[in-house]
Amino acid sequence: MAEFDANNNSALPLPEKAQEKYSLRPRASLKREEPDEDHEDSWKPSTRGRSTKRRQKPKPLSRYRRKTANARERSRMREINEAFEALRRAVPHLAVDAHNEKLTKITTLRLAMKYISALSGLLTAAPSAQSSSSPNSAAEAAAIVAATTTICGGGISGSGGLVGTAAMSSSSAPLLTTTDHLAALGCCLSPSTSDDVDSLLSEYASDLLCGGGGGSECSSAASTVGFLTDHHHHSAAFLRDLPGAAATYSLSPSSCSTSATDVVGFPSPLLSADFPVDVAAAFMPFADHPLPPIDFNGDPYMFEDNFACTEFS
DNA sequence: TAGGCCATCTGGTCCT
DNA sequence: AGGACCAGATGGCCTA
Repeated sequence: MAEFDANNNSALPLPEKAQEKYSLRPRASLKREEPDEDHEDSWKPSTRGRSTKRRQKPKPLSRYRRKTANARERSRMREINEAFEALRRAVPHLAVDAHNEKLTKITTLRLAMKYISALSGLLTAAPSAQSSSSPNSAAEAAAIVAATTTICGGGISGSGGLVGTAAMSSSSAPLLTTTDHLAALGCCLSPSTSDDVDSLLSEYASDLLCGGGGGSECSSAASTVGFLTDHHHHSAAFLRDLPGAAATYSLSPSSCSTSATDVVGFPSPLLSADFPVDVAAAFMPFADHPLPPIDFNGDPYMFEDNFACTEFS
């Protein structure tokens, strides 16, 4: 079994020829050199592909064709990167975290997988619950996407960021449980929670939403709570007041407006403070499962409540 | 300084 | 023949 280093390259000592071939060299020398005898000898058919029999060595590309091939490759990679950029925007996430980093490609792909998985899970779990209240799966999925997008900041750009809130405030908006909401939201978060408050909130969410059980939805909810706590101490207030209050006080869609930053506590510029969100409308679909009040025995995080919408209290 | 991430160059293979 | 796709190699940049 061959050994590989961190870059997935063979860690075994290279034969003399290979060392010559793979030795470090300045980028400038990467330009095509005239074929020589060594190159001729070292050429072997690739193991990739179907044919294993020896083929004739392909003729090296001319300088012109090499240049055009490189240009095409750059263009191809640019398209791929644009697609990644689109995917970053499509997948709800904290676009700007504490370190001002953007999602890496691999992180983007993983988040997309989680997000799709969470939404698929909701769609497969939802039919029985929604059969009486009529909304279809697509509407529900759209509402989840919209809510998550709104909350997480995806799709917000300048003046046109109110993705989905209009749909959710309509009378036909599907009802989603708080668990649904948190599960969908949690899929876009990547918590690195380790402190006591995070653990506490995660456990709380797990117990509260899932009765202490396991499951991906449960962990997503716990992740959400943990992440929110990790990044903003208003999260406890958010958890306590928003979904619960929406149910308890039967808010009308137009009863409260504030900035998303005030509500969820996500740091600017993730959600612009100038970006208006109809809070009640956004959370009306999640109002059917009220959360009980949270008691953290005086935990200071719990009561740092700058929640701006007084109609809730 | 090591390791992660990325862009770019390059050659091999497949397809039209 | 030429383009698309792919993977290996390499070096630059950045962060822990």
